[in-house]
Amino acid sequence: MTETVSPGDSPVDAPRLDRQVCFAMYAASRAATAAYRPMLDELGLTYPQYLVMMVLWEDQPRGVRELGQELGLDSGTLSPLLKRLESLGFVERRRSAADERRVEVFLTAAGATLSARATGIPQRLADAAGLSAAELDQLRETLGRLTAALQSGR
Amino acid sequence: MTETVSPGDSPVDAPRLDRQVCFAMYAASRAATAAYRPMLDELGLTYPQYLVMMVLWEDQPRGVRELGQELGLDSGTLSPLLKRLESLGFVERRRSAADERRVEVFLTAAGATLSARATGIPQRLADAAGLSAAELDQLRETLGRLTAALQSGR
DNA sequence: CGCAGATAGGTTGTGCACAATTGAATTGTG
DNA sequence: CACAATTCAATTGTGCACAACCTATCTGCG
Repeated sequence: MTETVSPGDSPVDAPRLDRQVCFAMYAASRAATAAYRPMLDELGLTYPQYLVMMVLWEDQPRGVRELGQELGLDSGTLSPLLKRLESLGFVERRRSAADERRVEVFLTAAGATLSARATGIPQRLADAAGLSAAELDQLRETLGRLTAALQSGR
Repeated sequence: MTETVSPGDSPVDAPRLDRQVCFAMYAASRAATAAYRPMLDELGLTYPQYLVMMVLWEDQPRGVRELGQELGLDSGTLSPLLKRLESLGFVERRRSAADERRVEVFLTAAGATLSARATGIPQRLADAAGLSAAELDQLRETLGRLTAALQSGR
């Protein structure tokens, strides 16, 4: 008895990779992260760490839960990530005195300074994207609706 | 000396999360994977495993390197993933006799059968996406150009 | 007050991603 | 033929994601 299937046969109705929006998003997202990498390396950050720093640059301190809501990440991802950011010297975590369950994440001076060095990154990436500003805008808007629709169905 | 920065200050030029296409892709990609999860759970596959199976459903056997080119993944990701697919009984890996460096990945009968059960998945996801077919088409096309542009600049 | 349920954050375990390295097999070139 | 360069897959190490579970703290209600 042959274990495997004879080569070359392609089931007619099998899902095809090249038609799938989801694979396009998966591939594009990884390509974008890869394009960020050399720039973020200079700052000593990974892409998810950069996202957390962006949230903090906008307003701080923030609780772990708040960060998670902004980014769609849970404590299982954020707790170790924040520890790494702390050991890098970019943030400090402190238990809230008012609510001992909360951990507030503060920027250090080094973490705040980093925002200046990050200023040009989005523009450099937009340039590498090869799309017009209008296309990027529309892409962002469409992806936002898509994300919302996918999340609502749960 | 205070370690942290006084709360509330927001550097003017810091990159802002809500304007970034890259975050929109990152979030949408994770949302799509999450939307797939309950359907793929029924098949016993993760999303990357499903991608590999789709490539094999189209044509098999395939070398590890070919799979990697289709999906943009390297052997560091694929080798353990393929071992898991093998221990699940969906594929079989064999050293090529003609070129002992190559490992060819074959579908087993169970792996081939799985494609029938996966038939409806893309449509179910498209329905959950809340976008028109035209919008999904355009999104896929735009993401394809974006991925190509980001990869070319390396 | 007392305590059930909710909430916040952390831990564990699995499975990607990806850089860097390794080792075996093959190819190209003299 | 010899052998350096290349190709292929696997391995190692780091860092996400995310489910499942855990503990401590807080809140509301009787």
